Amino acid sequence: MLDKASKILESVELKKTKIRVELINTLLNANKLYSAQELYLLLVQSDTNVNLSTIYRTLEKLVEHNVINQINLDNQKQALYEYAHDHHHHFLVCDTCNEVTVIHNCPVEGYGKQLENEYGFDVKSHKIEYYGTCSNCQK
Amino acid sequence: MLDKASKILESVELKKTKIRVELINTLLNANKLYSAQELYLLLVQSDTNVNLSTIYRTLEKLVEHNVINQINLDNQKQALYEYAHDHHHHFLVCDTCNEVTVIHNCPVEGYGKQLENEYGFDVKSHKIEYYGTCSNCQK
DNA sequence: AGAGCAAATGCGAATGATTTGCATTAGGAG
DNA sequence: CTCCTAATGCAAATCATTCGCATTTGCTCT
Repeated sequence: MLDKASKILESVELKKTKIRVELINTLLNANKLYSAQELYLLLVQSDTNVNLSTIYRTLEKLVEHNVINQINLDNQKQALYEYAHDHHHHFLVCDTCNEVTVIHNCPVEGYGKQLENEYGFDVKSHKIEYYGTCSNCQK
Repeated sequence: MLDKASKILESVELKKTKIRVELINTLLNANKLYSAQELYLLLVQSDTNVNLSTIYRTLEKLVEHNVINQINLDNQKQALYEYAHDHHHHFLVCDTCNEVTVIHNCPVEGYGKQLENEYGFDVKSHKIEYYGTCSNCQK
């Protein structure tokens, strides 16, 4: 029986390699957003020999196939990645510690339709980031 | 009597220089988001001798003092800048032509309070980006 | 199981955006 | 007008990301 990462790779017709499986598993089980660098270090530390450019190429492919999302926060210049869970969610970004928390409510359900009428803009997705101070940093 | 750019510089205690005035005026009157490169070219074309690194340094200072906002879209890697108008607004980003349209409604007024209660997160600002296809590119 | 081929990877160099160090210049307070 | 500090120019450095090319490895078809 195939594990989830293998199934995902199969479904998007990408070859199953150790690196891809590990990357997907890492993001699948993550509770935070990872940069390419961080993912690189994680794989290296778990004894998966890998090159940074391969990480980038793999992430690119996975984004292309909608397996993962790439996120650019206004805060930092490197891109962050997360598994493209099917539930909709948004982010709380702490200006102090830069930590990103994922929240699972969407306050703008249905608002896309309105934009479509008003601007003729065909909304495919949206992203909300709340900036401020997380509970830890308020102390 | 001082023009608006001069007043702004005065209020944030930055010296008034030709470059800063021009940058602020450009962003004040803009109806789009500009990258540092674009701003550089605009200034050079209007006969203001300036260096790219000065543009970056100036933008950084202005962001710091909340005169302008820096925006990173998931689409492109260079940062974009806009004047920090006091009215709240959000973006429609076209996946095809990359054009960014500013919209002036906010569908999540008051939602910050809810996040504060739920997550103890002190929301200072938020940003919404709608990604999709603009009316032009749908043709 | 083995051969063949395209896709995936490693490595190093290139690119593009942004930052920094340092010498020079120029606002603006007194 | 002088002086001091902040602002600027210039070149080099840095950081994230991409690319070219040679090598390796999945996977499909015997």
